[in-house]
Amino acid sequence: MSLELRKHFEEIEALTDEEFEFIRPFFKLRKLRKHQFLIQNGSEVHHEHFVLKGLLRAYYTNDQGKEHILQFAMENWWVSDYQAFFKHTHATINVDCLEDCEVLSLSFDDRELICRKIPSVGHFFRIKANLGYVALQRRILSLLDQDAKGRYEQLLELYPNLLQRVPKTTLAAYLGVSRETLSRL
Amino acid sequence: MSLELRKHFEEIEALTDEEFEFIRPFFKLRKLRKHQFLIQNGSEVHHEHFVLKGLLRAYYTNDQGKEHILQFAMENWWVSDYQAFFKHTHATINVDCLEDCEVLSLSFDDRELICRKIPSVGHFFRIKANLGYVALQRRILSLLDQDAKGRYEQLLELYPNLLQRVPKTTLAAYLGVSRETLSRL
DNA sequence: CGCGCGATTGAGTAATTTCAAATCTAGTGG
DNA sequence: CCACTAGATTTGAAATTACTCAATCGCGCG
Repeated sequence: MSLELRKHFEEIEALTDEEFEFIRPFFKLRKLRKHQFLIQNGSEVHHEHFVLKGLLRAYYTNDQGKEHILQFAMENWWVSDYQAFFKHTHATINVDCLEDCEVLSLSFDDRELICRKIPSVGHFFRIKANLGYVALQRRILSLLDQDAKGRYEQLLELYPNLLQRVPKTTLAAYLGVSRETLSRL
Repeated sequence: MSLELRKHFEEIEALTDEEFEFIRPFFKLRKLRKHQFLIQNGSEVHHEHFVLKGLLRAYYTNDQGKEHILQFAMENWWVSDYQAFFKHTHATINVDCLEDCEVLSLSFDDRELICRKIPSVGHFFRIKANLGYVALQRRILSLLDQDAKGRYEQLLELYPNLLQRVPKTTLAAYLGVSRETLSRL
């Protein structure tokens, strides 16, 4: 069960057995059922979560009740309300399960602890954040440069399996188009 | 001249004099004139740049010649083609000066070196990347949730001084609206 | 004065949204 | 096996938003 986590870390930076044994206990397994909330708007956010199994969405709901998906999170992805997590504020988004899920939850304090204690882990999270940053830049460019069709095609190219796992309505909420427009391709 | 840099680091994490003296020489001062390129599409990107003075833009130009601004960079901001910088690929965007500029340039290898050598610096860049990530998430939400007017107002609220420093045409290229639409407020 | 750049304005067009209705599909219980 | 239902998808038509193209205006500066 920890194998996936270790493999994930070591895609960036190798860890010794001792290092991994040290950090492993800070991750707490949580199992959630489809439709269950991992983070709810207004709550305090002390954890981020590594997805072992399943699929989640992090989404913002505006005044008119319209939902915008900030990110999906499938196996080997991380998810949280990162604004609230890093800035110690209350959640402004929801995170819930689109499928039954298993996640490994890591608290902010434990994260800082292991980053400072084990340089390789600090390195991992630094690189990970850098890669996340460029991924978001790509999405911004997609939103600025592409129309609905272009964005849809880019999404399918990037995550072909998403289409099999979520209804198109949900993809529309990620792309920033109405479900009707998406339906007309 | 290095005072700004040190102050910038220490907004996140304190450094000893020895630590700062160690990292300082890795930053090379570069002065650029308005309209000059810091990074050009197609080139290799070995550096990121800390802005001491001036204002730059990082922008993508699509097939039809339309420009989309990925980020502005004013005093105390960092700028590069981060996709190319982190992934060691060729630049896909341009970075040029909207005003005469002074930047401190740091190479990727030196960055990694000082991050590994001085944990506080690694910590700084990790936190910085995290904050950058949530800033981009906010921009994505803005693009998904707000119309042209809403995005313009949010931008003015966030960076009131930008309006004094760049023509509205340039703001339009950041917001993803035509200059005519922006002109109609 | 006249040039050049940026801002504005108008009119027509294209893309997308909204609202509404119809259709399809998978899962459930009889 | 079939009927029923909830969710998802599609389709239509009108309304809205923003874009494009074009012309005009305003201002600072050589």
